[in-house]
Amino acid sequence: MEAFRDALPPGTGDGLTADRLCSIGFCLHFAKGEELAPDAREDRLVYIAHGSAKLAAQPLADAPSGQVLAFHFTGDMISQLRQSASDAWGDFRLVALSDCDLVVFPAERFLDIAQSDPAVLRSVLARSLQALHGSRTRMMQMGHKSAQQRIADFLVSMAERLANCTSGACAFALPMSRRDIGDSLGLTIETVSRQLTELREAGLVETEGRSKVCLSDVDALARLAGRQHSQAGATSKN
Amino acid sequence: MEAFRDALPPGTGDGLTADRLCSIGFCLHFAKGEELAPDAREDRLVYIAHGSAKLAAQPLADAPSGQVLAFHFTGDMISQLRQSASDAWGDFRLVALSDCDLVVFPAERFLDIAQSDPAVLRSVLARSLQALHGSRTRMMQMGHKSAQQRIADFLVSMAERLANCTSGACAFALPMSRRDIGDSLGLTIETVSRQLTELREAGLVETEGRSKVCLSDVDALARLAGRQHSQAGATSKN
DNA sequence: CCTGCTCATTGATCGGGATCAAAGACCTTT
DNA sequence: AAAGGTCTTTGATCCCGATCAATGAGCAGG
Repeated sequence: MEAFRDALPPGTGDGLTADRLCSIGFCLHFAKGEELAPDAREDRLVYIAHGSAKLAAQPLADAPSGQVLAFHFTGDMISQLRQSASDAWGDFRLVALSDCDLVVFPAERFLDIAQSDPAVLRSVLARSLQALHGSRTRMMQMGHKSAQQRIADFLVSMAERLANCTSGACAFALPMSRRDIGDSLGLTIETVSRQLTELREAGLVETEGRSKVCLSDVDALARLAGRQHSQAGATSKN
Repeated sequence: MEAFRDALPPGTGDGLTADRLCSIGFCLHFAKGEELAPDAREDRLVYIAHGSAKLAAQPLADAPSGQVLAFHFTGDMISQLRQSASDAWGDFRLVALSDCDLVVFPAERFLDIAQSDPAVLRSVLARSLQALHGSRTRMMQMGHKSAQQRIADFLVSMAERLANCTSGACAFALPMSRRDIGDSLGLTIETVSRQLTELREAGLVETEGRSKVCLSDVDALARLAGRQHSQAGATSKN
């Protein structure tokens, strides 16, 4: 909960708004594998205080595995819309990939309170616009990228989010299974495995055990992924 | 501009907020093919008062055609983020598919004003969350759907947006080219054409000229697309 | 430590969609 | 109305990734 407080935009009132928001959020601990199904009646906002989770569609009868929409990590704020009867795809569950500490807010009440503090509301809006932009970007990429490009992109993205690394070399552990990776990229586990092998043979990736990976050259992977690096060192701003 | 006013949530203040918003928006008319590039410094909100447009990525040197992220029609509100130097994919241009009347707002000032009227801000937020949800849903579908399923889904979606038709039969004109359709679905124009031919042979689609289509059974197409219709007539609510 | 199980890797084959190539349909210009 | 060009359709072939099948590696419990 304290972690959530810290995530709010600096200078949020005198902390009063933060207090009120905290009062309607409830903390939950999820063990690996446990999941948070959407509420039937109300949208939710979920803050990940600690841990990693996947946002996945309900595995359906005809689908061998539930599609994974996105991975989320410590510090992320996720909006989970209530399930709509008219939209069978709407049942997006949040599944813990590792032990998780979550703060769950009813969206309506959260926004009611946030309205009194425009900075918070704008912050939420900015996050969602950013998420939309990111989602569209990913969609576009998914549209016409090869399996290898997708895997490379995935690794670069994970390096950035899990190891805060956007260049050079880095090592980290992937909290998700090969199946999850495949489901998020529209690939089979066999293809994921094969592409990782190819990248290993190309000297770009080392693997150890099931989850640990070591990227020797993030920039090369980014190039491979088709992320055209117009300029390095463009952490400039925003 | 009047059209934009009507799109605001009912009971927006006494119209004062609407007046202020209108005062910072400027109306533009775009002829077919003309495009609105993102501003370098500021995010924009664009309202389509009339016409149809595509949101597309800048065609790059190595890409034969610019990927299409989404189509937008009369009444849609689009957020166009400023181009970020660190994100080469950020250059999303809004291209008119037919003659368009647009209302363009600088996002910052729009939100400054909207802050004074929480209902407007929440309306914008709700729109963007909905768009995010939709984008994610589409991404998931793109992940593992066949060419035929994508085309069927596209047609159903267009029937809903262009002809306001979610069931039964309907006819309308597609404002975009085969190339645009392919680019938005991650398919080539040849595949788009072939799948349309197959649907025609299956008796689900009639075509006339380059743009007119006639869907004889939207429900059948929706089923084909893999949109599992748990129940018909679920326009229920929300 | 060994057993049992799940998850990951590797191999062989098949098929859907991309690509290359050409002909035909539609709209614009003269 | 004819000409020209673009957009679309159709055809033939190839290749990437899915699928089917089996082996091998990591982790929990005895």
